[in-house]
Amino acid sequence: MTRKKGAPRISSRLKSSKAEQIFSAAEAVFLDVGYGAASMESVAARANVSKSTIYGHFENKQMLFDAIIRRRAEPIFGGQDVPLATADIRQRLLDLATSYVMTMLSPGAVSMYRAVLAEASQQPDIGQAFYLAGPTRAQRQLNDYFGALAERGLPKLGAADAPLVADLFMSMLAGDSHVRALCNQPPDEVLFSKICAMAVDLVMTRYS
Amino acid sequence: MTRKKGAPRISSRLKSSKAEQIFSAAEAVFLDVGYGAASMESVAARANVSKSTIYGHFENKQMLFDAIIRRRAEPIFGGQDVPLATADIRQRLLDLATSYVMTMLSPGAVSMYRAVLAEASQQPDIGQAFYLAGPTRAQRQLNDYFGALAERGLPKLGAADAPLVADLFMSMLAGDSHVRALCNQPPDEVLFSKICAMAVDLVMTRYS
DNA sequence: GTCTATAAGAGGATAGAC
DNA sequence: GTCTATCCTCTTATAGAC
Repeated sequence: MTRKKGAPRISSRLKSSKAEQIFSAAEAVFLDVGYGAASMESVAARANVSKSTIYGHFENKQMLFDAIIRRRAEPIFGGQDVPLATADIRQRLLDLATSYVMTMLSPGAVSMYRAVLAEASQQPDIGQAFYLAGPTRAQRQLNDYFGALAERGLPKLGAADAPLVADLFMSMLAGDSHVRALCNQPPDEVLFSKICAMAVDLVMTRYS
Repeated sequence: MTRKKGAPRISSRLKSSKAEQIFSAAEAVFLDVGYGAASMESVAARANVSKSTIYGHFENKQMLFDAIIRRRAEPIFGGQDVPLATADIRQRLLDLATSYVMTMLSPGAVSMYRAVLAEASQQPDIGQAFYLAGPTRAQRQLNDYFGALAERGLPKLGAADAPLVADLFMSMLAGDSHVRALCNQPPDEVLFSKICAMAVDLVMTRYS
């Protein structure tokens, strides 16, 4: 990918310190108050930098937001380090489920959802970039696993149905809890484990 | 509830025509571009009214947004007129599922989700008001039905589990399709019916 | 109640010195 | 590359006439 005019000008040897300051400051501000309410002034203040320094690194406000989303979506949604040790399908699914729920309800993920969805109708690209870098990342992981289970592990699960089952499984986990979090409603920690257990139970009962 | 200063001054006999114009204009603007990008100027222009007229009816921009969300959430999410004729549980669940999916993915619902979630961290009240008037409305309906099924219809479904199953059932239906819609990704109409069918199948297999 | 006109200020973006 | 100072537009909100 060639470097476009206005893209971050980062030294090839070491990321500029200022650029790093701007990145993390903008990240905090945008994810905290959202794109609209965030001002370049407040980003500059938080980064201990002048506004024109920001414009030296990023073409404009939209490009800055875009860069932040693309940079942060992957680490937030890709950090699913689930122990693969166990061969017990039920336990494995439960581990995956718990990890996924924790990821989706983490403050960082919730803030990013809010910020991106708000801008999705104005900047169509940002919606797609986020969806591909974020939610689909976890989906692919689970798709692969259910695909494997279709061949060996869950006898009643046809290979053709595997992706759909993976989709429904994940949807059960986030679902209402996710909407509640996005709406700023208090979480119900006890409920999470019940949901995970029941989602696993539904799938296991149907396909094993 | 007593009328607070700045609240809409609506004649007790008939809603003022101007107030109605402002309401529907603001609704269109806010849901189209979101709270931040919407200006009182554009609302006034769309309503064929001056800005000061708006401020005569609503205290400020936030209160106007608040009034619109509360007024619109109910009709958008409460319009679940599902035919109750059939006694066939499977068919009944499929009808409920289809109706729910169509509601959640309708342009009005998607726009409202976007607008509200964007403001949820700034105006905590709006998140709660929306959640109670919108999503929970459909939930209660389904909760009641699953409660009834627990007593008669689905022998393996305990009354204590009914609300949780209702929750998971709905989560499966909206789930990823909803997130995709919010991210402005194109919908997959064929997928919807598959999802509904499989969600019903999962529940029926486990509890009947 | 409604309008025109305007105050008051914030925000994005840039010019020019260093 | 970075800063200070500034431009200009847009926005919320109000004052005062009718």
